[in-house]
Amino acid sequence: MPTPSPASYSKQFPIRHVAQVTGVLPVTLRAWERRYGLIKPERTPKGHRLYSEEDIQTVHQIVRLIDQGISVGRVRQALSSTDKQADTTSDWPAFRKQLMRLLSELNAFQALAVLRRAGELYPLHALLGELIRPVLLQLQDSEASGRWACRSILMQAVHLYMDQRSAGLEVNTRARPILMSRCLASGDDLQARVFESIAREAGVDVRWTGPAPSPLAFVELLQVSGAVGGLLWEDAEPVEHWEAQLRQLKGASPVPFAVAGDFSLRHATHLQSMLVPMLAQDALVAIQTLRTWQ
Amino acid sequence: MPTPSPASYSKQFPIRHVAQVTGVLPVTLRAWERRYGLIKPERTPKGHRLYSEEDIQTVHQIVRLIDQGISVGRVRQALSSTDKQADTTSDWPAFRKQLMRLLSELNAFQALAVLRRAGELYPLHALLGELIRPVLLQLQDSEASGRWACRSILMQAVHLYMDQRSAGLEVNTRARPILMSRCLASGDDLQARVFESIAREAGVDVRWTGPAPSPLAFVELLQVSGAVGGLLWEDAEPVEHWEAQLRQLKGASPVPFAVAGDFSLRHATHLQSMLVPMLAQDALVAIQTLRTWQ
DNA sequence: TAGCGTCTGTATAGTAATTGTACAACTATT
DNA sequence: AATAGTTGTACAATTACTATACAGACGCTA
Repeated sequence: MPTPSPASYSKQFPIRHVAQVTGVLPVTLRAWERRYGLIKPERTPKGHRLYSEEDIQTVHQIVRLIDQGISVGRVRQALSSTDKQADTTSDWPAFRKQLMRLLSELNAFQALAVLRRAGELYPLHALLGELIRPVLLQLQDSEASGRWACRSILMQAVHLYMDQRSAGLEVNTRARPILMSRCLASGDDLQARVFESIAREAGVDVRWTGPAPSPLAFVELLQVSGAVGGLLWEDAEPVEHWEAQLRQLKGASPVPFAVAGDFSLRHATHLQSMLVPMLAQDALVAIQTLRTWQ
Repeated sequence: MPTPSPASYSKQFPIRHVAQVTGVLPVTLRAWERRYGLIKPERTPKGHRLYSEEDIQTVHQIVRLIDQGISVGRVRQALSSTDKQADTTSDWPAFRKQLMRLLSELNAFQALAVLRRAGELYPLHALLGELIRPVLLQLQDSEASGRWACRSILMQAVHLYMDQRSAGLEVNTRARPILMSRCLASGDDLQARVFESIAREAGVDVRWTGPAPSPLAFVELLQVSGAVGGLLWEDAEPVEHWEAQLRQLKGASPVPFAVAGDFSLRHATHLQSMLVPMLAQDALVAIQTLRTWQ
């Protein structure tokens, strides 16, 4: 049964807001309510709908189930089965705290459970922005002796979660995927892999190739594999000569390519002056660009 | 026998989704049902088919049998005896060849399927010795331009497979696990992670912490986390001063520890003369040693 | 080797269910 | 007054259903 946090009583939202947040049009929200009775928001005295935060989470769940291939009419049953597990906390600060604790205990499996719980309620890009990235930052600031291990455990858990999510996905093995890699030696693949998952769930066939030994090696791979595009995701600080390498890549790439990740955000102006294409910070917007390549 | 998650019983999918996932056209699915009665999905009140996740698994099996040359009409018997009967492609050379091909196509998901098929027939340590390690070696020798990507895809697939295997496992969150790490900067975690899985399946609570910044950091973590033992798994070539580092570790470790991996095999005599404990090459024997720590 | 039946995937046709959205008419909110 | 929300009906695009038909592949016989 729902155990609303105090905040969820105080905050109620009109249908417009729910539509904005979830991407489901108001018409459709009303239709779902009328036809399937999935969400029954409160009403103002005059009959206007007032959605609670829980209602919004439910809508997110519904969207996710539909993405998994379940038809709206059948969502009800699927929804009731996930309800049982929703007995624990459900807001981001609580998730973050819980996750941090489990990481410090080096408990990858329980950490995975937290990710899964959060992932049932919110979309993947929210998970990245509200849970994974903040906890990563918190770990960077932390002075605890084992924070390298915590970070590693988090990465394990995230990979586990991504893999399990994409396992239930409709796999249309397109012949010509978009390849994604990174060239800087330091840094990790975590955010890149999450982006890969988001893209796959959005129907864009992005494949992570692992770290490339050099930009040139990546270009070679683009040619050999017949990909429709290349994406360099860099989070680390750049090394020397990175401009020259990128210029080389820009000249040699047989297909459209772009740069993304924290690195590209930090050096946005510089990259732009080099006329190197960059992806937007927002995952969903970035995916729109990738879609044009396919 | 791994059972599906509780939620899966209530998830029901329309025929379109099944077609997408399995690659079998809806027409054909209906024909199979009508002619051979292989799968009998539920129906909505209005007659639309509702496939369970088990049904989808069955379709996958059928596709596999057809790929192996069994005609649809004969699939029925083959399905019932699928557990006892060995696969037609059940020899290691065939697995290796198939895996290499899929890796060169950067197809992590199909590569995962090969691992799963091999894993149904043979124990995990055989997979490591007969499939994963040989293919890794083959990739090292290969001169193909994209072999770094193949290697990375293989690692993805192996991790995916390990994760799925351990997902079906009983999670006994022992309070005092054995921590496993590596300190050499180069090298990868693949074999270490496979060993971790083998150990977990054997009931020993080994946890991979990710690469440690230094042996000392690992010792610190051993103390803080209250582990019962430490294991350094190194596959890469050693760097300078590694003897000094190991000696330091040996002096500072509050709990039993040992070294394992290709590195330890190459430098066995040297390590023995330093009185640094080493794990046997054979995974099952090594696990016997770990068991005494707990 | 030609001929014949069978197996099996797909094509077609006509009907029905599902589901997102559009519109009209009215009411609330700002 | 302008914007946004409500209900109910309606429409169009998918998607799915049944049933029949057909073509290529395969094996068997003469």
